[in-house]
Amino acid sequence: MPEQKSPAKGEAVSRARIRDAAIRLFGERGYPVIGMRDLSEAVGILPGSLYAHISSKDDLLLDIVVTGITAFIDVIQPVVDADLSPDQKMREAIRAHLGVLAQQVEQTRVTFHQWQYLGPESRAKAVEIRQKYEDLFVQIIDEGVASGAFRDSGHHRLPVLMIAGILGSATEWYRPEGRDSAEEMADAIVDQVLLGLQQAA
Amino acid sequence: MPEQKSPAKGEAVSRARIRDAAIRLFGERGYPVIGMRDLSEAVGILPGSLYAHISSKDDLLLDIVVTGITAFIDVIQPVVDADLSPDQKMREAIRAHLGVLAQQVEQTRVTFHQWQYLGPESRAKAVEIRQKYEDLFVQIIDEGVASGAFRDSGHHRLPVLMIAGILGSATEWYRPEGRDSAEEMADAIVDQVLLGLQQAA
DNA sequence: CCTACCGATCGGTAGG
DNA sequence: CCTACCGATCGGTAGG
Repeated sequence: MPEQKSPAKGEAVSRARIRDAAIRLFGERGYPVIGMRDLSEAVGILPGSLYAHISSKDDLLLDIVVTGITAFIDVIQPVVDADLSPDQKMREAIRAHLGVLAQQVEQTRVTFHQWQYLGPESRAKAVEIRQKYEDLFVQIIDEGVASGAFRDSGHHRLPVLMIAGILGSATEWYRPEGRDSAEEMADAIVDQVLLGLQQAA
Repeated sequence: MPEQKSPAKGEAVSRARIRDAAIRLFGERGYPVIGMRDLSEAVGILPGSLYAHISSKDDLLLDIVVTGITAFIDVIQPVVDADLSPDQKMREAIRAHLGVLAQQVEQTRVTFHQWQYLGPESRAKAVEIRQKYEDLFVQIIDEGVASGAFRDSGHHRLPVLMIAGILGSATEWYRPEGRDSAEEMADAIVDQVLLGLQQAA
C-alpha cells in the first residue's frame, strides 16, 4: 500500500517509502521537474534528511530503473527458455510483460521514459540492462525466422523495435482500472503483432 | 541548414533561429534540463535578450509542438481523403508519416515526447491537435473494419494506439543517415502493421 | 539586443 | 532525522 500521500505517523521513513513516493512523482510529472523538496514533503521529512536514506537523486532514479526492468526480464526469460513454438513464446512473452505492467504501471513509466535523465555512469548501466530485455525478444524472433514460423523482414532488429515501441507506449495508455484486463489487452496486442491488421484472405 | 551550433556572425537572431536551436537542445537533452542560458549561448546572445523574440519558454515549446504535429496532419489528411482502399490508405499514411519524420527527426522527438512539460493551457492546445492526428488513423481503421478489409479487434481505439506507439518509437530509432531510407523503413512498418509477424500459412 | 538585476529554487552538506 | 546553510542556477524583467 504505498499509495498514501501523507506520511504515516509512527511508521519509519525507509528507503522503500522514499522510492515509492519517487516512483509516483517522477511518473506523474517527470524526473527533472521533481525537486528533493517535493519528495521530502511526500514522505514527511525535511529535504536534507533524505540523504540519510539515499546518496543522490541520480542514484534513486537508477534504483527505480534497474529494479523496474529486472521485473520484466525475470518473467520473460523463462518464456524464452521454455519448450514452446516461437509464436507461443511471443504470445506468452507479451502476456508476461502486460502482467508486470499491470502490477507496476507507474514504475514502468519511469523505467522506460526517464532513464535519459540519468548521469553518464548510471545511464550506461541502465542501457546495458535494457539491452538484455530487448535481446529476449530478439531471440524469439530469430528463432521464429529460422524455423520459418515468422516472415523474414530482412531487417534484423526492426521487428523488436516495433514491438518494444508498442509495449512502451502501452505504459501510457494502459489503465489498471480500465474496462480491459491485462490479459485481454495482451491478447489484442499479440493478435496485432502476429496477425497484423489485415483480414486473412 | 539550421544545423550550425555557433552563431553566424552578421546573421540576425530571428525567432526561427531560436526555434531551431531549441529543437536541437530540447530533443537531445529534454526540455526541463535546458535553461534559457543554454539556448542564448547556442544562438549567440545574452539570456535576457531572448525575450525580445519569444514571450516565454513554454510558448517556445508550444510553437515547436504545434508546428511539429501540423506537418504530419498536412500530409496524412490528403491520404485519408483520397480514393484508396483502407489498406492502401494505411500504407500511404505510414509512408507519409515517415517522410515527414525523415525531414524533422529532432522536432518530432520534441513534439511527441516533451509536450507533457507544457503548462496547463498550452498543454490543452497540444492535446487537441494531437487528437486530430490520431483521429486520422482512427478513420482509416474504422473504414477498414467496416468494409471487412481489417479484422475487428473488438477494441475501438487500441489498434491506433499501437500504430501510434510504433511511429512514436520510430522517432527514437530512425536515423536519417542510417542504411535504410525512410521508404524502406516505412514499408517494413506497413508490413508489420498489416500482415503481422506470422508467416501466412 | 545589452546592462544589471530580481526572488525563487536547485541538489546537497556539516554537524549534530 | 533536524538545524542551518552552501554556491549555483532558474525563468524572467526594467530600462534603456
